[in-house]
Amino acid sequence: MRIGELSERTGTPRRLLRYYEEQELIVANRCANGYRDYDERFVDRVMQIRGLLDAGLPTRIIKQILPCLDKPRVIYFPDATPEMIATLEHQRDRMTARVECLIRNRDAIAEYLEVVRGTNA
DNA sequence: ATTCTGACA
DNA sequence: TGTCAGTA
Repeated sequence: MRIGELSERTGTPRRLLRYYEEQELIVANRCANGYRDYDERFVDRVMQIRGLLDAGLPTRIIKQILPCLDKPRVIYFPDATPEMIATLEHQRDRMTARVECLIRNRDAIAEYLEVVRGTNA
């Protein structure tokens, strides 16, 4: 499929799909006319990337850990270098902090909603 | 019609 | 990330 279809199926702007490729998060094949050609596997691939990006991970980190998160992940882990372990631990902690921040804000909003409801209803 | 690369009031 | 340009 070409970039337009992948864009629709992943809800990702064409501009970003090209950007991800520029950051080496994905590598597309090229047709004779120069158009990018993606196979079915890229749909999940892009969703995976978006999820990580949404979790707050920078593209350069995703580039490193994406291969670790592939299918037969738990079985082989050849690139489990100490540096990789360290970055993963760092990212895990950042995510934890982010989750806590989200929880605090969610609760703050929920509380506000309680008050508003009580004021009107 | 669709995609490509490069660039930025 | 959006968007405009000039192509193929």
